[in-house]
Amino acid sequence: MCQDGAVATRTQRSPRRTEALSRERIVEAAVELLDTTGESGLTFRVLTERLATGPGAIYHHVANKGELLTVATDEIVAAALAVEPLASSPQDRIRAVALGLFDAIDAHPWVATQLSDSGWQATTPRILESIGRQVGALGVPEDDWFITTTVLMQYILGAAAQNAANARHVGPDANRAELLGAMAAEWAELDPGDYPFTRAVVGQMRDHDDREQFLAGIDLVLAGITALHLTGRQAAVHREP
Amino acid sequence: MCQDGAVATRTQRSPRRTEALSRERIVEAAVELLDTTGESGLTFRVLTERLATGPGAIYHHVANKGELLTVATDEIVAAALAVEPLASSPQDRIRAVALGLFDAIDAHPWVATQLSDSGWQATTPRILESIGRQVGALGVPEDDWFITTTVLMQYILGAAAQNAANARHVGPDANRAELLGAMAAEWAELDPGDYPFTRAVVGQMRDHDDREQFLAGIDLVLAGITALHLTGRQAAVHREP
DNA sequence: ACCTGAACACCGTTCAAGT
DNA sequence: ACCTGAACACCGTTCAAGT
Repeated sequence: MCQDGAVATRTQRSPRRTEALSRERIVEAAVELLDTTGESGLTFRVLTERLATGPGAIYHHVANKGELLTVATDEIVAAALAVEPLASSPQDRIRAVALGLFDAIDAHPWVATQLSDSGWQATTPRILESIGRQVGALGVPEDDWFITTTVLMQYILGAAAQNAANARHVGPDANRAELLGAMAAEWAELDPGDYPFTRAVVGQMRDHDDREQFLAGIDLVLAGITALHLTGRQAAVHREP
Repeated sequence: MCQDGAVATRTQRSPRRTEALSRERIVEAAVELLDTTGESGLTFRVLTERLATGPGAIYHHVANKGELLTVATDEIVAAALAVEPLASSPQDRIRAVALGLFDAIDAHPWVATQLSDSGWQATTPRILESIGRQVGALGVPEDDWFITTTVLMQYILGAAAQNAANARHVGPDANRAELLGAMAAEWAELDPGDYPFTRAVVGQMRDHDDREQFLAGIDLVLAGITALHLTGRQAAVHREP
């Protein structure tokens, strides 16, 4: 979908050897299956065959399919966040962390569904921590840490999920331009009376670049943080009484 | 739902029998099932029983389970967006639309998963259109319409999805304070060396109000829009070279 | 302790047959 | 055209039995 998803892949693949079954090997096989065949491709039957065992053996190391998915997701996210951003400004470090997550989810679209379904559980603290530190470094007052970081995280996951869904709908092989073209064609056929705005932005949607768009969104949120939490007063946006 | 209106014309012993099977009745039953028993509760077996037919009859009106979910989701979203916001400022109308979606997704948590998985397809244009009109009214230049509206939509769906996931994890009956308390307790047990930020915001997370938090996020994005797209210059946020 | 593999309950979907 | 319901292929999970 996006560019080269150069996310650290495991190199060593042990051939036929009857390496002892372990939690790690199971999760590794699950991730590989998810990446290559999608969410519906992860099956205890296939997993069993891949690992040359029976289902009972897998259940001896993992509680159930849900835990397997949770652990697999956590592993991907942890790897994506493990890269310490070197940029000098907190803003740029936030951009780096955000992009790292975006690319990881783009490379492993099934992670998006899993993260969306987990709420505040599981891997959420990892993400919160990584972004939150930069929010602190930004100079946001401590009382605003939680809202600020949460908004960033929710935008990142929302945008990444949407992007991943697009990628999932066409499969890893398909052409990006074709996909956008097909969608643009659909939008162009919407009733002009009901969808004037959508039709007006068809061109922008057809031509947009996912990563660029995502970064523009991050910049927008950062600008909002600056306006609302880094100046002395509650500027810019005001509500009706 | 309950057809209590027509009485004397026909003596019906069996509860709801008779009424002709239709796409509408099927979708209606599916929504009810999803709302009361969750995503895993929607089954062709149960649906079949509820509607007093065989599976074949349902497949005569609906292509498959996926279509059923898509249509059900579209119905909920359409209903949520049907309420025309009366607020006088575009900002307040955006808040109204956003809150309408948030509440709808909160009431029907399964909608979140469905929307996250749909990408730019299906009901996306509805949401884009509704928010986009207000973005236009805001005075955002046409070239920025797509990014601006997209960011708003992605934040809304991301936040609503996270909220829905939390709700889903405890069930409709459970106590909200208990849930947050339990999560706060979990966070408080994280390694202080690895999670200093997360531990620092435990209190804020325990005490936060979901809707208030969501609206604060909308305000933050609106402030970003104001800063980046409603002033003459590219202010506030600047990148490193 | 770790693994095997048949078996169980359940799922979405199909289809020949009825009206 | 619309519906019936048995049947099919497949799923996650269990468990008595083996080593």
